[in-house]
Amino acid sequence: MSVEHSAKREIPDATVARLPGYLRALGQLAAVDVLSVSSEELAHSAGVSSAKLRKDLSHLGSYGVRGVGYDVAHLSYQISRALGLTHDWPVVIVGMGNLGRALASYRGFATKGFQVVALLDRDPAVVGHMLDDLVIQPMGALDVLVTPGEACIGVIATPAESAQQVADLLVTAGVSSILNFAATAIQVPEGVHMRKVDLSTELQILAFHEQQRVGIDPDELLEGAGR
Amino acid sequence: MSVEHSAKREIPDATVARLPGYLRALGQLAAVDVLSVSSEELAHSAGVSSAKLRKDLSHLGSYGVRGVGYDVAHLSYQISRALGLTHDWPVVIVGMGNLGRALASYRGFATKGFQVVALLDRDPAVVGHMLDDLVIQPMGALDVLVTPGEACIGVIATPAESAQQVADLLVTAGVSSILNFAATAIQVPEGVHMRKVDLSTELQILAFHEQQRVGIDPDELLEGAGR
DNA sequence: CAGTGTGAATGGGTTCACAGCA
DNA sequence: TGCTGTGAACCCATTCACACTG
Repeated sequence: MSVEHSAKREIPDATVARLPGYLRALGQLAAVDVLSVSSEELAHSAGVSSAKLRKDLSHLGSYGVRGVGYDVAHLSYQISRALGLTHDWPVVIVGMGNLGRALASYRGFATKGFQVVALLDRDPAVVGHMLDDLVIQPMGALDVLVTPGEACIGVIATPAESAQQVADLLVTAGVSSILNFAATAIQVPEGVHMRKVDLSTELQILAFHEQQRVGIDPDELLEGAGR
Repeated sequence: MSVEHSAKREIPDATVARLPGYLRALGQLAAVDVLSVSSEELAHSAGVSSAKLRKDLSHLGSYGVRGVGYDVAHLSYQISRALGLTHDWPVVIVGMGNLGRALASYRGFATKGFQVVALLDRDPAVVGHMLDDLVIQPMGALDVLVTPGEACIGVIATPAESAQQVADLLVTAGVSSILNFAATAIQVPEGVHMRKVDLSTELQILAFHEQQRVGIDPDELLEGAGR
């Protein structure tokens, strides 16, 4: 078998995290009928340096042409394949509050390799309602929806208080990848992959840099003296 | 002035990105009346290793007590101060689609050092409507809302197509920190701080790891042979 | 003596600069 | 000639292990 010589294994995490950005930039180029692109141009569209882009792509294989650049369609395909987007992934969203409903109606799931297969909520008052041609189901439906062997991505969009409990339910049902939008850290067992997206965290990081910008702000001097 | 001996300057980016998580964990401890906490316990709550936590905190100063741990209230305050959360930051949200409305109604802004001061949309059909006791304003209102000297955080929740244009308007008005929820990379001038949050990207990263888990999936063998 | 704070060691990621190829 | 692919150098972050201290 000649599979092992492929550069497919061992793609660094930092590279994986940037591949979606490259894929999107390529899609935008394809939409305006660009057929070929240089590392310089693509890097600019994706907001990274060209050296970084080339190093990243080198982890997937040699898909460029020296002196020319990359074929947009071919590179798109290779990145999709590396990310595992050649087939769709089922997604279940838990928590039908403001955020959960916004995520459920989000266009761009289907186009990008994901399909929302179920919406769940523990509140009996919203269970049974329709949202974008899906019926909101009770938490108990999880065991029917998820088959332990098959891959499935769970999205947590509940308040912080119930996030851990929901995560436990997802894991028990057999979900092995979780995207957590709740404003709290959750613990998952070894082997379950978890990522976190949080508005407050992002704002706080921006606040830090904004504060650095101003140099020393007024109320800091008081504290400095008190120490 | 005795300010310069403080370890306040030069906090590594990776540390800054974790401070909000520590702050939140401390808040949860305080809520159940815990007064003191060890690095081991706090690290567990925040989902990191204790060595990492201690190293991170050491960049802020020496706020622990050897043989005991950290005072929950005091450490919370010190982290808040390091992040610049001792006063509120104004936030303007642009784009009142599903996501924009969800963000606007998000509880937890005020509690965390941020206050939504304006909601904007370019669609005349929604301008003038109320959302959570704020009137949706047209894009032109930006210049009145933002004062170039004063710090302000802009949140972009528009479709990808208008994201760059909105970013340009924000920058022109004087916003120097931007949080981009739109599904595209945007270019901002040197000196403007930009962060990006994207659902598709996160799902694609999860898909990659999910795919790795399965070992070799069926349709990959076809490609492997063709190469 | 329990648990913090930190030098030292290790590992990953980024940048540089250029060899190699269409 | 122009641009990719990549070794080498550099830089930042994490981990380790223990000196230090309340």
